[in-house]
Amino acid sequence: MDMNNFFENYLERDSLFINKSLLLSSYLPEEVLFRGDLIQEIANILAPALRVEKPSNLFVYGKTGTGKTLSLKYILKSMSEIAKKRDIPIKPVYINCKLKRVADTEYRLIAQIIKEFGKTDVPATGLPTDEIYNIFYSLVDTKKQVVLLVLDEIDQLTKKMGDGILYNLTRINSELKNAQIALIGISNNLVFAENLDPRVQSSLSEEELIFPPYNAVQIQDILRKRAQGAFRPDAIEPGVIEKCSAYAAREHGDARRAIDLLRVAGELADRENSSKITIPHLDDAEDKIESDKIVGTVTSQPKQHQMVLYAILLLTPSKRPFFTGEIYDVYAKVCKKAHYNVLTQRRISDILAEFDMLGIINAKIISKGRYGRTREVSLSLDDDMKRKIKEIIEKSLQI
DNA sequence: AGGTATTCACATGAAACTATTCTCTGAGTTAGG
DNA sequence: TAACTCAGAGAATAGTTTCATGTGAATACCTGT
Repeated sequence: MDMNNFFENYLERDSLFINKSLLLSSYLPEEVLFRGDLIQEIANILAPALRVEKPSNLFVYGKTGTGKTLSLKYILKSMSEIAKKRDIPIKPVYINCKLKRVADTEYRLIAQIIKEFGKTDVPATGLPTDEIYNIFYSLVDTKKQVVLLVLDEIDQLTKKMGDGILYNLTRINSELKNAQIALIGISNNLVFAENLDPRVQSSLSEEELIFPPYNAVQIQDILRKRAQGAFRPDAIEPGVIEKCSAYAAREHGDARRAIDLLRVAGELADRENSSKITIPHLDDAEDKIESDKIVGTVTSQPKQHQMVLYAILLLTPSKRPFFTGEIYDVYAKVCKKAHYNVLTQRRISDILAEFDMLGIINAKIISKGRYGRTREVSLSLDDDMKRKIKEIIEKSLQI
């Protein structure tokens, strides 16, 4: 009944935010701080495109949140503006290879590029792969032009399939008569190129750049600049920005995390009607981000994976670490009881490895000598979190 | 005692299988002329 | 006769199974002292 009041209040009280979009990861700033040199270098490498010559292929490394994507997008944007003004036939294409069910296979990657060229009716499946290549060729090769193909998170592409895709991509140019394609790969795995086919390696990374992490001071400046536009003046208590950037600098200078942290802290402060963002808000925000991340990954897991996790949760109060075999036994028992089909131990082994990758569990392979070799699994969550996850799984599997 | 050889309990890899989704094709069907 | 329907063939893809091979070190076994 005081719902109305609530909404009245909600509208009346002013938010700490003026423009939250500045703190979202989709935001592209006017100016990329501390990346001037690198941007200049990339610009040098890509500039020939403006004269409709094929630039060198480029490979960009750097950890998450070091501004790789941002810088590339920034450059592509200004290049396409100039190109539009002077009518230069350049086509920048940005594709994130990580996106599930969008561009994480060869077929879908090409299909996605074709979509970028404006042909939207590409079937999601059903065509042979070379057919889709043919569509692509006929679409691109209609006129003389330079395609700047940016492949973000390119390592995801090779992880699933081999490096054959990349080989095909580097080979495309020889199939084209008029158009030229420059490949720009972005990867946050610094050793990515090392286990690649040498032919691919040499042709893909004609040029290489490494994005170093930001240091704490730089992150502070970045935060301050974003915060300036995003929040009302004086919405942030002194020390908050400093602490926020210290958090991020501790984690290899991830600017994106710092910005997320600040935004969530702002949201929390807003929700409890506080007039300022304080350091406790920041701490809460860190917890919230962490817990949201875990809850998110757990809920998005397939049923069988959840079942395995459930088995681990059942085991966890008993003793410290447990082994694959024990987990499998419990898993099989629970599955049978809930009338799910029981997967092989081979599969469970892979699922456990996946969980390890996701950071949901800690697993390491140990040898118990005479008593075999196995994964030693432990769960690094506090009891609260465990309970929460257990409930989530029970609900989603209806156990 | 010191040195090998075994052995366990899985890990890891490769290939094949299953099920689902989607296109394309051509045969058969239908409705209108 | 043109338009429509529908089954079947072929692809891509995700998830899984089957089969095969690999593996680190605690034990068992041996050997010479």
